This record gives sequence, C-alpha cells and structure tokens, in this order.
Amino acid sequence: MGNAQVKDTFSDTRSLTLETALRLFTAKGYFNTSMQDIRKEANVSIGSIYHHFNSKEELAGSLYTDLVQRMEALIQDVLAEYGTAHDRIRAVVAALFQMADSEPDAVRFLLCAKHREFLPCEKPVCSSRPFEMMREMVQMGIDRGEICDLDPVVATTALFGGPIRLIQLKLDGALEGSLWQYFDEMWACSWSAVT
Amino acid sequence: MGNAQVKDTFSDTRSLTLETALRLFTAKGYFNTSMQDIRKEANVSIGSIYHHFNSKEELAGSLYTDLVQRMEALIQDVLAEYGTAHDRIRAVVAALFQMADSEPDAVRFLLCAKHREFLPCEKPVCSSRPFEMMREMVQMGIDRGEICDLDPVVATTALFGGPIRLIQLKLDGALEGSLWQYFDEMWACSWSAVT
DNA sequence: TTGACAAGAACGAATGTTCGTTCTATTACT
DNA sequence: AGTAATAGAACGAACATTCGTTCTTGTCAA
Repeated sequence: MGNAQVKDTFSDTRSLTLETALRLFTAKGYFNTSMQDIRKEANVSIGSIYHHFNSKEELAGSLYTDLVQRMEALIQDVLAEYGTAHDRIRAVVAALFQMADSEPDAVRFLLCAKHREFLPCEKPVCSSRPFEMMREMVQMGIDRGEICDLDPVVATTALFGGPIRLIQLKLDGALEGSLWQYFDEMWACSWSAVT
Repeated sequence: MGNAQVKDTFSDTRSLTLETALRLFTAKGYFNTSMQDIRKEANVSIGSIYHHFNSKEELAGSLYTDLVQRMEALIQDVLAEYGTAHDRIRAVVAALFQMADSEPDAVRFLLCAKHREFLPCEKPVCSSRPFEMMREMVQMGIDRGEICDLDPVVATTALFGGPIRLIQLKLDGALEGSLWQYFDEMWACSWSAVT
C-alpha cells in the first residue's frame, strides 16, 4: 500500500525527459534542440515523450512554470525566516548564488533564457511573481527607512542588478571558481548603493 | 570627387535588409524569423538577400559585428574626452541609456540576444572588446584610488550591473517613459556602491 | 495457479510542412 | 559586351507531430 512518492525517482520517464530537456535547452538553446536530440540523450522513445507532453512547447512550459514556482517558494521561505528588508534581500541574493552554483542549468533557464521566443503566452520573467516579490521587499525597506528614499525601480535594480549580472557572467563561463567567493563583497556593494 | 558615403542610404538593398532583419530578429527572435519574413517586410527578393549575404547566419553576424564595433568606437570617444574613471564610466552608462532610448533594437540585439545560439563561432558578448574596455576603466579607477579596493570583477559588476539591468527592464517593456528619468539616481547608486 | 482481459505506457516508422539555400532567368548599369 | 543586382520558382534536409502497434502491469474469474 501507500508509498505514493516515487515521482522524482529519475527512472520515471517524465522526470528523465524534463531533466534532459533542461540540460539540452540550456546548453544548445531551445531551437537548436530537436525532439530527437532529447529522445537520444534520455534514451526514451518519441512516443513516450508525446505521451507525457502534448508538444515541445508544453515540455518547455512545464520546465518554466516548475522553476518559477520553486523560486517563489524559496522567497516565501525567506519571508518567513527574516523580518527586515536588509536580511530578506540579502537572503534572496544568497539563495540565488547558491542555486546558481548547485543547479546552473535551472538558473540559466530561469534568468538567461528568452522565454518569450518559445513560450509566446508567458509574461516576461521580470513580471513573474518572484520578481514582483523582490520589488515588494525593496518597497518595504523604503517605507521602513532601511533603504533611502529612491525610486523603487532604481532601488530594486541597484540591489539586484549587480548580483544578477554576476550570476549571468558566471553562467556564461566568464568567471572562475565558485560564485560564493564573491558574495560578501558583492552584497556589501549592493547594500551600500541604496543606503 | 567620389562621394563614397552612400552606404547608409536606406534605399540600398543591403542596408534595408540589415535594418529589417534587426527589427524582426529583436521583435520575434532569430529562429522565429524566416528569410521569407525578411524578404516580405523589406520588399526585396530572396535572390537579392543571398546576393549580399551568403547565409542567414552571416546576415546576423554582420549585424552583430557592426554593433560591437559601433559600441567600441563609442567607448573610444569617451576615453578621448574624459580623464577620470568616474567621468569615463559615467559617460559610458549615459551613452548606453541614450542609445537604448534612441535605438532600442540595436541595444536589444547587443545586450539581450543570445548570440551563441545562432552565431556558434562568436565569443560571448561579455568577452567582447567593449566589455573588456569597461573592465579596464574600472581597473584604472581602482589603481588610482577613485574606486575602493574591491575585486575588479565585483567592482565592474556593481557599477554596470544596475544600469544594464535597468536597460533590460526598459527593453522588456517593464518600464514606463524614457530611461533618462532614472539616469541621475541610478548613477548615484552605482557610484556609491564602489566608493 | 492460471488464463483472459483491460489500460496505461512505450515504441518508432511515416507524414506533411517549414525553411534555408540554390538555380536559372531577367534587368540595370557602365 | 559584360558584370553586378534582382527576381522568384524549385529543391532537399530537418523538424514536430501522428498513429497503429507492442510491451508491461494489474485485476478478476475459473
């Protein structure tokens, strides 16, 4: 009986397909990855893939919404754990750095891919819920006087722009070593930009 | 006599093709733009396009290298006009903002497109000469004591990361009005991040 | 225990279309 | 006359997707 949680098992065709697609999409790009490429790399049949996903686009859409949801959950956790804008924003940046190190493909797909090109129905990433929540954190910081009285857009950009760009550099292979070695210095810069 | 400078004349098929391709590539993406789309939009024939460019990839490559060169020239001008790291970097950011307002497609293609996906032989943008020059400016600022003693990568990212992200937001349609309205505040944030 | 049956999952050859490119013909210029 | 430019029909490879089939697993009657 029971034991219903076998769904992330990897031997599951659906998960295997998702994992493989994510890897190929980020490595070669959505349009340079054919369904046959995914089939070969994942060692599953075309039929199987189409049994689990209605189309290539839906496959990419699944990846995208999963990732957005994970990121939203991650931010919720931060909100629950920390109370000040400073601590919250710092924790979000830290989480992004950590994720970029441990799951580069996931972060690359979320931050660097141009989803609008292959998911015409999705909003741009920067309008997605997680990014809205980041802006709300900054707004709270301004209201409480933690962050000086700037245009919220500018403050948000000043805080997250540097770290996000650093992540992009890392994911583009322009940076040696782990991202972590830059975290403290980077955060100090970002915070002092808005205080 | 001679009058050799007719090359940006617009009635010239080659330029017209380039202009149109840039517009379509940035609007719909390289892979969602067919040669027939360009042909229709520019009112030229397939034969003409292939007379001027050997392939779709070479067409995109022309756009890219032209743009990189323009940006390099722009930075050279800044280097000639200003002497301090502060003034130079500020001028580069100002030029980027200005260009993003007046030629959004050009900046979108340069900063936001994922060239590696359709120009497999090009280096990543962030390794191109203009971006190298930006890093050199920052290094000079550190050496001269204008910028405090940070890891050069972090300092560069702290300075340019915010502004570049702001430009990306604007080009993604997430920002109202002109970029200029944010320039002073944004620059103040960036500079105070590294001093 | 066995055999019949059902249903979801996996399979992969075949299909129809799209797209970049080539080819041949025609026109403009010098 | 000869070269550069334009034209658009035709080509062939690559692609996403379909569909009829096979495999696997579980259920239930005898």
